[in-house]
Amino acid sequence: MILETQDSLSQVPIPPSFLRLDYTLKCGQVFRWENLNGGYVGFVNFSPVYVRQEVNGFSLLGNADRLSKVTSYFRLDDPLDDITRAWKDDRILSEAAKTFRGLRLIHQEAWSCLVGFVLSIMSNIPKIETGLGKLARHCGERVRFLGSLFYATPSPKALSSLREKTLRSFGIGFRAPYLKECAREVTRGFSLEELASLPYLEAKRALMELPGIGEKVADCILLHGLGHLEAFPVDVWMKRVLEHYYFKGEEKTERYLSEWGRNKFGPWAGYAELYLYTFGRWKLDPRSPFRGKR
DNA sequence: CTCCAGGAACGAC
DNA sequence: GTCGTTCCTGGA
Repeated sequence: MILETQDSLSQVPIPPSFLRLDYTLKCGQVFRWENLNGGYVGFVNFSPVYVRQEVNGFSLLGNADRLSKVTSYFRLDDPLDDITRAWKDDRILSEAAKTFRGLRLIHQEAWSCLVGFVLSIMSNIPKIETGLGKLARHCGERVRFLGSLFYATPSPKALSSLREKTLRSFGIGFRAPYLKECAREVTRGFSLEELASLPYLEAKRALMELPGIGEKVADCILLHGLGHLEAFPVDVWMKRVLEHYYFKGEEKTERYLSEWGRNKFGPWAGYAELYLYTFGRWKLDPRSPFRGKR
């Protein structure tokens, strides 16, 4: 295995609790990292990268300029300690921060993020991963890395030129026309990247013009793909978690809870959402990705 | 076999 | 604005 030739395997010395790859890559914010040789292979800004947790940090293998891009991808410059320390008076968030120490928000590239979350509509992580994998193998850019072939997320142009019938053959069902139309809009000049510099609400309104993108999916793209860290996505599980821990089981609408989260947790609300979602599901949902793994 | 999931769109009120 | 329905598919 190429990994045994350690010559290009960078060691990134960071505190053990600074970044936990398993929590970060498997909690449902990204869907395309594959397990390999004790680590994970995925794409960071269109380049294949291998990362592996080590006792003191993580090791890294990939193209030139990889460290700065990986640092940005895992948001290692965000003051996670300060962010979690601000939750000290919140019993639930304090426990969440302690339980999942090292969990971080990821800053994906916007288009891949959109594709993933459009496919997430009324779906689940394994199914999203399967659909994305089939899609990528069919029309994503093929890259040889570590002696194997890997496929990037298909470009907007590649997706927009597929027939709906072909798209549906990847098992994505009613999401196929959504994806195709989003791809077409982007190839026609709809700029996702420009939304990063707009105010949160304006960027959200613009995203929701696209077919298949409602409030929840928009918030996910804003948070995970466009750097709007005040976004507070509320899906069915987040709704259950918040109602259970903060509202004595009383029913609230998704819109109410999303705004409640933004107001309560401020500019870093997205981190609060990430921790509450991951921790709350681990507590309440038998199908949490981390059931039995802690 | 039946049932239901990590939503959005659309029409009816 | 809010409610009820429908939408593919895979796994329980």
